[in-house]
Amino acid sequence: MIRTRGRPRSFDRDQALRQAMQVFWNKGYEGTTMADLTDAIGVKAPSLYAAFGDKDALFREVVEVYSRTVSAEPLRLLQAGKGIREDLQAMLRASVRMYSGKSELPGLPVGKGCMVVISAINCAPENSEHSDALSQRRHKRRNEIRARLLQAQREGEIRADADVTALGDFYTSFLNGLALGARDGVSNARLAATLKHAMLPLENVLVEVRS
Amino acid sequence: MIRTRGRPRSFDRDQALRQAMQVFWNKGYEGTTMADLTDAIGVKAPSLYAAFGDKDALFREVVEVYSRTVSAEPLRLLQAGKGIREDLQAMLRASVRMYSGKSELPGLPVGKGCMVVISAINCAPENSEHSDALSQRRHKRRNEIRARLLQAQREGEIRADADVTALGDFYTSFLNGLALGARDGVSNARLAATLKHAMLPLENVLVEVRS
DNA sequence: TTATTTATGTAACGAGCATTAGATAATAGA
DNA sequence: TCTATTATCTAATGCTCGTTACATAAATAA
Repeated sequence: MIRTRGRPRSFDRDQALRQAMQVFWNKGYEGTTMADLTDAIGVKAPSLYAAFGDKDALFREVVEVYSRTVSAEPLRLLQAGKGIREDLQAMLRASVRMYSGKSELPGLPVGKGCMVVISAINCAPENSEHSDALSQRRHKRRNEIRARLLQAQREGEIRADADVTALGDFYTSFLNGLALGARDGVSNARLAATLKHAMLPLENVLVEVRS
Repeated sequence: MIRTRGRPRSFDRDQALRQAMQVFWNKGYEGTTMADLTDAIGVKAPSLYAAFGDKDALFREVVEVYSRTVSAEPLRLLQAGKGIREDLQAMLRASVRMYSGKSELPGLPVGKGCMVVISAINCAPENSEHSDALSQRRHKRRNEIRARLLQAQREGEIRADADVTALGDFYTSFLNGLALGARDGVSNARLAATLKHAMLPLENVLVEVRS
């Protein structure tokens, strides 16, 4: 590490990002005040402004970290290549655990539900940048799920006549609903119990299961 | 109508409620300003305060109207008594139409998604009253779905060994996810196409379908 | 008409918010 | 030590928002 000139920063920037993630995750973008952030991080506002820009830029950076860490794990499992049934089930299980606040990645903060789903659903017009950005991330995840199902269809795991777009939309909706349920306080056990039902639509279009 | 003393109100109170519903539905509780409401309704703030109390009381009343009208229609279909398969499918179809902004009830306002799902997910602490109230309404709907499935089980439509609580949680999650998808701009057609997959978990526990 | 009552609009108030001057402190280089 | 540079804190600034005093308008009752 090459030391830079001037007074050194009194806090760890990455840790501050994680603490900010914790706050945004629980209170949402507009529900979070700069005072909440300074309290959580332990420095005064000018230090945050010097390190991150403004509240908008900090949130953008937090969402980026969230996507690369917390949210990437379920996607990784979906694309593990153990077959569509195993992969999808693993992704769903990991999502439920994550939504219920059981951290998969030590050191990262934890919240109820999915930050992309709940932290900026409807914003005032001046903050629509963030609700739009999260909506786009949800679309991205929708497409990733669809792409994985299409791959399975190409590889012959899913019947050729199956409507995989609809199947992907089905799982996307279900997942987002799980995130909201976790936020509403439905227990990990109850959410996990839904998965045995949720797997049926996939199993119904698998080639070998066709009775 | 017995005319009351004093200057008569210059606007229709019920219509103002519906216009307020439109605004809250689209912008959320915190995203809506009193200026938004006065613009939409066409009267100045003091008139709204005289008629409804404050912003909190107006929102509470709007949510009450929403529940009794817009949100009651899918529930009515679920409890129509044409058999669990027909009833559930009708409820899901009506929900998709409603979430996509196709009004079932003429004269009522329309928004994307479900107002109970999206208008107050995460609020600042001083407004947690509303996010809590909507969370409770979601729990109520969760219980209504579960109760309908339990009834079908008692009546012999659903196998006795089926986990209807998990099945109810499954449909609740799926429905809430549909509402979010509609909010994200997924088309009515795409959302409707998911229903053929979503019906499978129920069909799997119906007594006569057991292969 | 006159008095009483209720509604309305203008214009302000006060609180909370994100943001930032300006002074001070802590480091590296000379 | 002295200078340049960067970080930090205090204290303010400007803005938006929900809410309300106050004067005025429009109705009924006498």
